[in-house]
Amino acid sequence: MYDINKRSTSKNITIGDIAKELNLSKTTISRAISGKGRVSAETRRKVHEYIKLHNYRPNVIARGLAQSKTYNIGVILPADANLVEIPFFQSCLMGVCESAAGLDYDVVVTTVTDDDITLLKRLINNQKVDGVVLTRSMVNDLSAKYLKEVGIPFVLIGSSEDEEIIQIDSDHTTGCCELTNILLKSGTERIALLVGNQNIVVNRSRYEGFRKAFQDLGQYTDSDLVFLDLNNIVLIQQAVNAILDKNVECIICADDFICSRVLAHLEEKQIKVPDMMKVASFYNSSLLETHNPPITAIKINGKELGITAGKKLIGIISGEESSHKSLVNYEIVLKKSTS
Amino acid sequence: MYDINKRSTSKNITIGDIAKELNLSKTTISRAISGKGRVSAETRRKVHEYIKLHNYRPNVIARGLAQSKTYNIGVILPADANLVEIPFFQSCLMGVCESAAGLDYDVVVTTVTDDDITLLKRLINNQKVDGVVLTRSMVNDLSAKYLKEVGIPFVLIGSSEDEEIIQIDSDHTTGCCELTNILLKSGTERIALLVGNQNIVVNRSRYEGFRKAFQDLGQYTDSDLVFLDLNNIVLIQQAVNAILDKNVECIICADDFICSRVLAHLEEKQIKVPDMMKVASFYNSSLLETHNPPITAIKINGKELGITAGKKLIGIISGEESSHKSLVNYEIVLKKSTS
DNA sequence: GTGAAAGCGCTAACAG
DNA sequence: CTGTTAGCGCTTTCAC
Repeated sequence: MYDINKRSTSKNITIGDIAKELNLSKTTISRAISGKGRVSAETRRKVHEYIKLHNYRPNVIARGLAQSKTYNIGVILPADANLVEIPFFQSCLMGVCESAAGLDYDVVVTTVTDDDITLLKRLINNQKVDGVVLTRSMVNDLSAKYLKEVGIPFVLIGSSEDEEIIQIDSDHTTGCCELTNILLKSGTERIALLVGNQNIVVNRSRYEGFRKAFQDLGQYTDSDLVFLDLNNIVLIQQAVNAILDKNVECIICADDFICSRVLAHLEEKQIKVPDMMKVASFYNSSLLETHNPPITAIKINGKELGITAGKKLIGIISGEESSHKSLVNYEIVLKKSTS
Repeated sequence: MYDINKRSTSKNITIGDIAKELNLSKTTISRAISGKGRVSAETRRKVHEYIKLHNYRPNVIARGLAQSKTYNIGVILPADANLVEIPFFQSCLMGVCESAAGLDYDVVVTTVTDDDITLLKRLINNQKVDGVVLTRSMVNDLSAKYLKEVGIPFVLIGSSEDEEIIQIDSDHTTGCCELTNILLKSGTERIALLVGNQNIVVNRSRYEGFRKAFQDLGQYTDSDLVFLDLNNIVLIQQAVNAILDKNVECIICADDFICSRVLAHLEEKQIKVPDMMKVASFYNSSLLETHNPPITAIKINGKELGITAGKKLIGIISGEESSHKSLVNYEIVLKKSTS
């Protein structure tokens, strides 16, 4: 006998409905579902059967309100024009989504710039997330500072000197050191380095790795061959031009964006890679895969970083302890551009 | 006189707290905040003053529960490997984020593949969003079908034959037609077309535009010069090889991914662009901006599409009527690769 | 104009 | 093992 009067218009079924149908209390249903507390095997079976049959899905919002949780985590992407082009952040995002979905969390995204974190504040103020993944580390990071202040759990994909911050990163310094080292040992001596914004921590790390490679061999870096803060195309081109006068054998670019511009400029100047100039990059994205010849680069696994970050953050939210730093492997891929 | 005992640990202030402080009822506070219902100007002033002073932020979750709304919208990204590389989806996402934030909504992202929409179902079942933006249209689209079934508001960035679906798109057919037309009229007669997966609606539209350009001039497309379903690099290379035997003057690629592979392959074969072969693409992303010579392409504004989609969707959620199709302008950018 | 009370759907003491 | 009773913070009738 059906109760025709009730919600033929499929209003969502609730825990209360189940309780009524099964002649139990809401509490018992809740317990049977969550697994917390003792419920007889028989009751549990009945409840689960009913749930499956009627395709019941608990209302996450209501659960959230009762527990002061949202079961959402935020992913903060840099909104800077340049960076939208770099697929790295998209990979991170995909990674976080993947681990979050597995743990029954959802991912809310928003953007910040290096000097405007309004949207992050909005997200936090609206209490839409239980924690946050930062995908870029600035030397003086407003986002991290803010999140520490308000005391929201967060993890950083990247590195920071602040040991209180949970960090997930690949070891860019060592990576760059290794790559530079390989080049030096293979007889390439005059190597130039082109790096972007020095307010971005990872750019500093790369520079550091570069220097370290020389140090390890008891040499010094020629400061004439290091170009920092290359924030736009013009600066990159100027750097390349400067390099061409200096008998340089190889250009190392600190990211794919710089590298692609360098390659375009070299081609314009009819400088053949690798015959007249070797080129390597500190990333490895589709931007360069296309290229002919293929470009030697350090392969950073954005997705894996995202997965790890997501897992860690949700762990922390759930009250687990966490080491302050996790490393994700990188890979040095030697290609024709440096051979 | 402070109530020391209470929440020195800054538990979030609620509407009830304000009511108590101001000797009013929760109802009145609620009304003063939402603007719904009558409240004396004086009361409203006092409430707003208090809010500003104590930096009160309403709990969106609680409001949501009371209104059966989440103030979240979902953005569904394709998880296919190939496509992660295409910045288009990232731009869309950024666009949606921008318009959503402006309307006090947040954006939850998740992914689907063409034959697996589990994660979309999860998102809907968990009642985490009030509506959804689809960023890609398949010929037989599981996501759209599912969303129609469950009756959740959604919009599609892309096109569909189903007129019940709200669509936001650029007119790819006309765009491709125009581009092809320009080439034909400039004396380039033997043009080849390389297109990807024909289950993706936009690829069909492009193909159609290509054909239409010939028709408009009373010509036919040479079916020997049309290559469909180029889903991997090997197929693309085979297509290019086939083309090289056929006295072709220009290759049009239906997207930047295909185009970048074509360029790489041509370079390998020492075929100079544009001297020995002209090349054009139906997109314009960073993948090609780098290239030398610069590549003629149709510029699709992913961000604008995202912004429009977000606005539309939130409009619909708020009960507004909506036209079933909105167009966002594209732009044909002629560069050296076809000159 | 303002307020009391019920309720959104679920969880969490506290009893038995 | 199960039920009762309060909430979570806000909106929404329905009165006054």
